[in-house]
Amino acid sequence: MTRPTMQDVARVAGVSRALVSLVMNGSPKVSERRRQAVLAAAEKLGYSPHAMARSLASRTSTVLGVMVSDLHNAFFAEVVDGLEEVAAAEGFELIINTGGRSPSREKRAVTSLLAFRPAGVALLGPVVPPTTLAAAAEQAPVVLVARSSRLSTLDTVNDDGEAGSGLAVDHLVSLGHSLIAHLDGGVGSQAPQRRRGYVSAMQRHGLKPWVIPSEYTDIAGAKAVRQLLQGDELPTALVAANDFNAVGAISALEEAGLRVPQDISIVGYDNTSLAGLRHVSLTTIDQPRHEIGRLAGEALLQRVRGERTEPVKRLLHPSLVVRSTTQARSPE
Amino acid sequence: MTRPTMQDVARVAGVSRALVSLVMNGSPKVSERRRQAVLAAAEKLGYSPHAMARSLASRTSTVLGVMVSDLHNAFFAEVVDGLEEVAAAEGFELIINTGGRSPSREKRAVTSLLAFRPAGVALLGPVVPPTTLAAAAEQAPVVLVARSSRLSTLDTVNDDGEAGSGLAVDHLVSLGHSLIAHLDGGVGSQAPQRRRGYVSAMQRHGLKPWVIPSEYTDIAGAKAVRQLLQGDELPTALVAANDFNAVGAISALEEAGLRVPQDISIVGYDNTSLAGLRHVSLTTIDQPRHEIGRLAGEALLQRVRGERTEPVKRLLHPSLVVRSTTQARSPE
DNA sequence: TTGTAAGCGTTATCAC
DNA sequence: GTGATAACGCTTACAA
Repeated sequence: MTRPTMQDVARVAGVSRALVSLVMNGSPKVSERRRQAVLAAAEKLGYSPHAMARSLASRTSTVLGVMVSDLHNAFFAEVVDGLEEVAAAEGFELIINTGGRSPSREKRAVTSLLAFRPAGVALLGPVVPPTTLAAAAEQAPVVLVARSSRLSTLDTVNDDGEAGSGLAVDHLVSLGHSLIAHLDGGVGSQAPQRRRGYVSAMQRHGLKPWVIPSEYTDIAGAKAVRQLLQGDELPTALVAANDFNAVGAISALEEAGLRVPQDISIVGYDNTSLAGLRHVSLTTIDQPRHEIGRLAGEALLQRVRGERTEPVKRLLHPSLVVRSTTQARSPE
Repeated sequence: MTRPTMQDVARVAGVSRALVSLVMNGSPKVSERRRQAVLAAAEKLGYSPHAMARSLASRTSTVLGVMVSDLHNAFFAEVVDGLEEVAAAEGFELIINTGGRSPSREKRAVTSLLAFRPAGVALLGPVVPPTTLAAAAEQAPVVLVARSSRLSTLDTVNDDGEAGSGLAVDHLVSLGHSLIAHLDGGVGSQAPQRRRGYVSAMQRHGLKPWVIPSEYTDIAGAKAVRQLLQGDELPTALVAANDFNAVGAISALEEAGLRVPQDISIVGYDNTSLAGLRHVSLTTIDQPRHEIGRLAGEALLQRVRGERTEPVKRLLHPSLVVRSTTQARSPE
């Protein structure tokens, strides 16, 4: 399965290799006759340019490497959409790699991405240590998504998790709630920001924070609620760690005979496709995923083109999506 | 940002380029002293081999290209897991590309994957026309997942959608149902197979098929059910097009005051993470996604290594996952 | 407008 | 063991 090369095309078209190269790159200074001959020969042979040889010879790359820490997470898929949009508009293409949520595999993924000598690299939700990030940034322009870093050699684009939790609390307070608990995401990424945002919003409203340990899964959400139900007091509203956590919490509440939102209101986080299902219809916090991808792509390309060396740290504003799991606190 | 080359490493280590190459490839015939010197120099310079130059010079590739038609679909993420598993075990690495569910973008994605001259290519859920598939198969070994083709130049690995729907029908029949309708997936991939499987299973049981047009979304599922509720007669069980469709159907039923599964049983298809949520707990058909990925990887590597030229067309057996949306038909 | 020739960063084949 | 040297498929001055 040895594929035709420029040499073959040149021979068939009766021209030199260089001319074939010019045609393939759409140079204007090629006679129409030759151009047609070359194109015909290429077509006949099923020739298509060898990307690696091209980039090797030209010392440039039109490839942007993307490391996705978890392909199962639809969040990243939308970020990739945004990235791809700006990449395509600027003539770049994406190659994606995955880290499988393990630091060692992820490090390998980044190395192998770098081995292609891409013009730049976007790391989506990386879990590798800062030193690995710093090392990568020495090899190519790097932008981080869903991971913050104070390194001045790379850019970051993140959702403002503190602001997001704040929105959730504000919404619930405006509905008359004051006993508002937070299901904490534990070690999940962005969980600390979300907790901080919750705590400070509660304090801002003069309310007492109530943090319940949990995780980013529906199982954990259900478990946390069941424990909560053992206690003396029940909150009237819950700010869940994320959408999955919220859904788990809801099912545990319903099992216990409580109704959402009549007895208790719940706000999720992430606005995953799950939240939008009519069966779920979860009030939640939306991250501008597509926008995050676009901004990450733009930041990366600025560095790639050498237009900027100063780091850019973007924090995007999330927004509240009101659906059916929150309502005004019923009078006692 | 011009990165160090073998030449640089050789200079620093005080050896020739060739020796550096030997060290980088773990050749046994290098003295320990030199090896250490080279490794130290490489480390110091932050050198890492240039994948493209390497593959160009060696005329071999350790890259497997993967085109994922829809990154948002978690189904493919699990297939990729399986692929990655066998690829890693055999010393290959994956580069992923995405087609964004559009034939033209997908075709471009395949072309750009092929431009890297990968050892082989896996196309996950491609929507391009057969001629494009045939063309790709001329350029490199190709395996198709979630797409069938009779082309003898490529392998395919698919879920047996007919068998899957059959399982759903059998399950419902065993629960005493006989008025079983099918929400058809329309133009969705695999939808025809699922419909055929439903129809033939019904006939096998001596029951009358009842196909209701729908789509692979929760909105469509809800809509189909609402129309169904206008009619004179109601089925006692539903075989949905897929899980999303099933969830939409359930919410429409509940809106109408019907209970699932007391009044009507529902079986989904795909066993997405959604189905497993306790809040949903959907009885559904599971595809061996990971296994599909592994088998696709194995088939591809067999071709890559030239061990086989005969096409392999795999059809994998799905399985029934019983949860809470089906129950025995209540006596009239 | 077209051709020649010198790389690009590797690996591979030989000599030494 | 180690080091030249010729590919690999392409781009890109520079000549013609």
